[in-house]
Amino acid sequence: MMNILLVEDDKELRSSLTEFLKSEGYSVYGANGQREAYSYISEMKFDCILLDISLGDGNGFSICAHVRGTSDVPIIFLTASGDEGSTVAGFELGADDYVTKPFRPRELAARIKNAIRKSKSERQELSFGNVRIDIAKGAVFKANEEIFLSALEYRLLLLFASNKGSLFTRDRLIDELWTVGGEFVNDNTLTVYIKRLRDKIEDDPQSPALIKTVRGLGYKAEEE
Amino acid sequence: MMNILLVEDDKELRSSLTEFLKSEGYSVYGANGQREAYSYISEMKFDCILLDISLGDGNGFSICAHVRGTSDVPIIFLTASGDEGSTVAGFELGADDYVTKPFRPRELAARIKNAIRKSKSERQELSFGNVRIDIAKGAVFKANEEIFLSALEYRLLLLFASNKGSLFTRDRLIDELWTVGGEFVNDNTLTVYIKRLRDKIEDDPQSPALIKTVRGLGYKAEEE
DNA sequence: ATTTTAAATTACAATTTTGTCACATTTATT
DNA sequence: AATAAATGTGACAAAATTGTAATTTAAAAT
Repeated sequence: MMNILLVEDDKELRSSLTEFLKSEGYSVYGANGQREAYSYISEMKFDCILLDISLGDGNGFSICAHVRGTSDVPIIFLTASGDEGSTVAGFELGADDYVTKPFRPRELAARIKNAIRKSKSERQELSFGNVRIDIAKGAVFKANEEIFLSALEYRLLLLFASNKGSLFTRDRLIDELWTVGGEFVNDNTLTVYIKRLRDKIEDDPQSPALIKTVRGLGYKAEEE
Repeated sequence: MMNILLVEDDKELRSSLTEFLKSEGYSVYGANGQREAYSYISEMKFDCILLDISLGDGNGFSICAHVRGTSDVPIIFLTASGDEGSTVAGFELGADDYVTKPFRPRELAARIKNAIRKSKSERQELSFGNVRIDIAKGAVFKANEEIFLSALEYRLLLLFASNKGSLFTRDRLIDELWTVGGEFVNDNTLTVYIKRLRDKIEDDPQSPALIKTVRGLGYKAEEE
């Protein structure tokens, strides 16, 4: 059950929106201003916050800034029609989206759904063939079995997996992985690490499908 | 210089939007339909793509799905006013945002700016005191000097740094780091790893400021 | 076909990581 | 103050990582 905080001082709008969002399956908590909003925020966690910009006490911007100090919860501004400048300002403060009054409830619902989906999906994962990298945990899985990479193998893999399709020269790779204070490693070291990584992630390390050799130039992460 | 691809079959709207976006400082490439869009997409990289949903040939959805196969470039849909259902469908396909015609150019500009900002800022970094974690590279810096953590130390650090303020029980931590197939490690192993991590990341490991002990319960990552 | 060059492979020593133990220190309780 | 419980520390062996060298294989150029 998703919790939504609706901060809106127009009582009429607040109750009609609450009704509508409840019918969409959300738990909706209505606050008529900054004071009430803060007391809700300190009490519980929300999955999305809807902020009217102009409120009786305080304003949406300061609430937004306050919330952003401690949380990444999606924030959607409800702006009055004429108020174009504030949209930019809202984004600067870390808002995720905004809708302009008067808006169609269905549109608001779509934006809420999208904002929540995005915030939840920020569970950082990269995929690379049948290899999956959970970068938020630093763990790597091949065909859903965890495989254990050394620190350098992991960094090499991240480099390829987050730049699928690009060619990396050997120099570039050595730079990224080894060059710390202008010290150099044996040129073959990279070759050996490529092999070690291939042995762990490729289905058939003899004929690599993920990390391709581009003779004379370097290596390339294959696009799926 | 940011490149924007505008896919819109209404010639009038296409050219006026192009003018406006150029005045906002973007390089704008106009495509009148799917065919032209694909030829642009195969040729160059864009920072943002604006898609009209209904086109002469093909439609915005299929372009969106096609692009999402290979890229995370922000996509904004331009939808006709009556067409509410498609907004939800668009988000499902991985769109980042949409605007409803007729829209104000300033609003579109704000949304473009926001979408690009977000996509660029997905340069994953976490900070934790004066420790900075570049999770896209798997590298850790303390006071801007790179420090080298072992695989387990890195995972332990990620766990704390991405859950600042939460308390982790010892059991929970052991679960997250060691439990693979129901095998257990010595209870003290965690304690030792906490020490090893503290030795590397804390300014004064004897009185830790980042990873606090909560006696009897576990450990807690301090909020800044 | 031969030569040259780039890359892959194997093997090895030095170093680091890893898990555990024994013991020390700190904190809470009696 | 004495005791018990929880956490911290230093040291150790086994295992893994790391960088290099020597050798083999594969691709390109002559």
